[in-house]
Amino acid sequence: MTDADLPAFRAALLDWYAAHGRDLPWRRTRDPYPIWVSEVMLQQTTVAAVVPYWERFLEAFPTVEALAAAPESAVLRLWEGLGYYSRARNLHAAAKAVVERGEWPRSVEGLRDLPGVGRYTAGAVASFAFGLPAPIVEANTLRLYARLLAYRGDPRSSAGQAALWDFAERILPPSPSESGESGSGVDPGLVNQAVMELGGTVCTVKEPRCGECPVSDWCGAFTTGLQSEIPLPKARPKITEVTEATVAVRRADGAVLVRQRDADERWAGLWDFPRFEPPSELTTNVPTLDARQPALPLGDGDTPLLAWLSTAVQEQTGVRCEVGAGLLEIRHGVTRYRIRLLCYGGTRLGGRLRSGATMRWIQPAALTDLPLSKTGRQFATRLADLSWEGDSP
DNA sequence: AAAACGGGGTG
DNA sequence: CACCCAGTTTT
Repeated sequence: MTDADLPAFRAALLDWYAAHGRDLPWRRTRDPYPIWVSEVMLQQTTVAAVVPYWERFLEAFPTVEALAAAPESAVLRLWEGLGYYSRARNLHAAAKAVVERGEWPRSVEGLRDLPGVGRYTAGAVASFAFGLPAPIVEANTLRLYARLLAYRGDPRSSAGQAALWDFAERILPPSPSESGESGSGVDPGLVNQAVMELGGTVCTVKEPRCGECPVSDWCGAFTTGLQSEIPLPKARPKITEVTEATVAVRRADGAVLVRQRDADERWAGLWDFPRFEPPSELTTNVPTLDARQPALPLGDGDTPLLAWLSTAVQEQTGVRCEVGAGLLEIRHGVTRYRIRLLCYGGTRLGGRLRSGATMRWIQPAALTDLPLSKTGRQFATRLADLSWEGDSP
């Protein structure tokens, strides 16, 4: 596509978008705050998954000031289930930075200085909220641009990224300041929304609907019949299998022991039951723990693991306990992991909570208010229905 | 350049 | 189950 083609290309794109663009909630505003929240939530996350989270989040934190003033734990609780939790921590930190600063950065460079805002998100907020001619490349546009350019190399490589970002910049309408005159009158944010929408709904990964594409005339892949060869697929990571064990240690009053994950751990800031990855020789012979009531009577397969867990709980928390009931087994596939999580019940024997770590005894019903991981939430939810040896009446 | 990120939707 | 998702940060 030559520069001479660009006005017609943009016109066809925008006509199509006006007729076929989805009415997504964050497209109804030019306020940087809700737009920024949506962009961070949408990082590596589908639109369908984000919509309900975005609605709840904006209701709880209607302004950047409200978000900045919130406890991190409340932010994480609203993020629970969305994954990639560093996004929530960065969002919270960035909100504080914006409030401290007194105003939003109004440039790509300024936006990129915010934690969790990279090249794409900065361009998105700059163009959608501020109407700046900032290019964007993300999953949808990577695919669209690679096909338009008939880019045969790896679009995720340095060279590929350079080519795509260059193209992303080239298709934007000239701004008034750049052209020195009145400008094109076309909103760069609208062009960016349109290319993403086209990539997301027409220029799809499998079986792109080129017959419905408003810009197929300018598409190198379509012209040469290479739609299914371009772009090259992303390398698939190898799946890692892991078996872990977690313990709900219960006190006489029914409260269970939880700890907040440290800043340098996975799930930083989230809460969790004491959780471990025991040596594999201790878990390979553990029979399946279906959720059952009463708790599974434990056999030879579990015994060495139970002793190990008892020691591990004491080392991690300071609490002495007897681990004595197989309660539940959770199988969970996430990103590149396939996890078998063995859930046990334990009874407190004595000991004090170690100082220096954030830990609490909490009634199972109150776990609703704490941010937990997916599997932590599953265990917590089932806990109300489970009872085991050592129960107080 | 590669790995981590521990979640969900879709066919 | 395989593959992908409006990426960013750390190693």
